[in-house]
Amino acid sequence: MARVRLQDVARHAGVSMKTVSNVVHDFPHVSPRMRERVQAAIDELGYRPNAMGRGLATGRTGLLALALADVTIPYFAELARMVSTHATKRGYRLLLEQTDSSIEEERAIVSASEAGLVDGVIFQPAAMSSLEIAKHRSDVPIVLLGEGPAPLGVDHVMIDNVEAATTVTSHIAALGRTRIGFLGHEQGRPSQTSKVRLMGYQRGLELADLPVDPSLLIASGAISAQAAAAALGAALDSGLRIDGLVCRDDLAAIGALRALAERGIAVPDDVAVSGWDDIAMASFTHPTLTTIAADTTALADTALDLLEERIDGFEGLGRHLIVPHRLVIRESAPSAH
Amino acid sequence: MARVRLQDVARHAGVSMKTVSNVVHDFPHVSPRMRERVQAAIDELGYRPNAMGRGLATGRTGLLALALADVTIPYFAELARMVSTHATKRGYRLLLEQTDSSIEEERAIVSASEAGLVDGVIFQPAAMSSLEIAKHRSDVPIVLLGEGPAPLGVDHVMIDNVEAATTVTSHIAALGRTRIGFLGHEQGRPSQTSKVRLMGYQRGLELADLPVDPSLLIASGAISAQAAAAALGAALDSGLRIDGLVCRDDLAAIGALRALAERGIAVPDDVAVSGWDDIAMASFTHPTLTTIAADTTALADTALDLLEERIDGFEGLGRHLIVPHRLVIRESAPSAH
DNA sequence: CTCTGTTTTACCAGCGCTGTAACTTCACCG
DNA sequence: CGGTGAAGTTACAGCGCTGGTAAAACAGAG
Repeated sequence: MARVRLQDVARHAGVSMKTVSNVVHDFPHVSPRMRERVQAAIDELGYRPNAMGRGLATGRTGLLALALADVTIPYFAELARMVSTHATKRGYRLLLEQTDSSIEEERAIVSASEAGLVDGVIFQPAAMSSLEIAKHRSDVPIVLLGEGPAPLGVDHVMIDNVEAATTVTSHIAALGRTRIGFLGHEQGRPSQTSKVRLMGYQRGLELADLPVDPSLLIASGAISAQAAAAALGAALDSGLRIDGLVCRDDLAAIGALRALAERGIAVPDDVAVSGWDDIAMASFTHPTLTTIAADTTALADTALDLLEERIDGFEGLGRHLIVPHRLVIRESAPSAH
Repeated sequence: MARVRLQDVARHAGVSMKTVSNVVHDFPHVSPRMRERVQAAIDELGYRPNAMGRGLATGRTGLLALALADVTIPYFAELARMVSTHATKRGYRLLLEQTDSSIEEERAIVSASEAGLVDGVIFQPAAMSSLEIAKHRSDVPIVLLGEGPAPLGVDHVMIDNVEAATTVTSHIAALGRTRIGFLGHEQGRPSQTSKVRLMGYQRGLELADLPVDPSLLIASGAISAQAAAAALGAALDSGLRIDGLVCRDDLAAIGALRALAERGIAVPDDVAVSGWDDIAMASFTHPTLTTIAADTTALADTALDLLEERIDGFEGLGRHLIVPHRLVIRESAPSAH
């Protein structure tokens, strides 16, 4: 089955290439009769426009890259789904790039070694500082997702992490808990995400007149239930006493539930636990998870809005947008009364 | 920052475009002095090769499409991660296409309306019959994943689902369970995946001299823990009695654990439960899940092997390959003695 | 039946890159 | 010291498509 070119269709229909192109793109000023004739030729020959050719000619590919750490992290999977769905709706297709939070991979994303492949990039950085992002960035339109303070020149969409963390910490404090831990930030240099959530946690404690005790901060080796369970387990076994626990994310919370259950500690009676992200599984843990839910639909949609404007030539300063979030109250940290 | 073209670099270095191209691609027969001079020009101008131009000229894009139902289904996320990682290792980048198991979307995948964008497609069909796939297929190299009998002309990689289902069913039967249910196949027309797993389930029952009782088959409205929990819950509430449960996938199993726990039914003492896929969460349910683990590394790698051969021009009949799987025994259905 | 104004179609020049083939240069050998 | 082949470099013709613009066709008015 030989490749059919626009040329072939044009010859077969006895018209010019441009006319065929016009028919393919539903351009105006094509008489119905002509359209019909050309369409017949297209169908007969099984013509499929070649994306590369079009891409070269128009300077656009209809491709967007989504760069994130790891799709198997449920929140990122849900984000990918959202972005993919919305991108498709807007006529774009999605290239998936996983960085594994490695700084080299992230640099590669930002300073795209190949031009012209994607029209734009949506990037959730984990390792790179905003300063470095600003420095390395190429001329491909880019929108940043996540919690870090984005560089001034770059668009950025996020939820208000500090406020959300404050809310959830206050919620647990309202249950009368006084020794509220934080679980799941990275060992060593915490990511920006962890930092802002820790800030909100601290603020929540202060609002409740609770002391901020560094010994209640439990770092985790990785973003996984396993690592979080191990970290919390070790802390508990070496004497940590808590009655509330704010987790960096739902995976950490799930790990926490496991570690607590294994030690016969009741949730929420002995320890109230909260997660973050409201992944699908959060409704199916035992007990179910109280968590922060970002409006990922708004997140994806907003990011695409900004990106499309950039693609369409907008050159202004970076826009920094906040999308809504809400506290989802479930069994692991129920309402106060 | 104006776009820098190969032409510009060539002029700047005082050489021909082709020489620059040779340097960019590390072609032999370029003198070190020349290489150095050209490289200097490249760095100085900040040249980035244009993927579209190259694509048009070579007929390749270095892009692969991965088409699956939904990345938020953990197994698919893990598959996507594997395929992405291995594809990257081979110099390809991955386009993510979600079909939501819709037959229209799947048709669109198979009969690619645009040519030249991707060099090949890895496709896990959920709705299309193999016959239809064979009929619709375009001339883009394609490799099928999953359980259905693939069309003869198309490459296909899978695990032996029937055997795996037999194994897990036998495992539960070996615990002395006699009323072993199956949970999680689609209502109405079951997918090919469900069909083959049901076949193995049935065969496992027969091997254990257990009757095959259609009332033990519990269909689910969707592939989610939620739907599975609802389905099993309803069945239990209307009198279903089981002491073993083979689930179509880990999500269904997780839903089952929830439904059983809510009714005070102990796992594995009252009901032994098995999942399928060994998603990360399977180690963190309560109790942890006995499950079937496909060798996804082998799956991804094999699929890419086949696809690359097709891309490189292989035209033979479809190869149908089996990759290993194993039974992972955890708390929800422990070993027999 | 001619002229003007509008709709419809055709032509041309690239978009940025690479493959082929031809050309130049150079080292080496008889 | 010319001849020979290998190494290094260049010129050129597209890959398939679209945008701008020129040309043709057509309709309506005089």
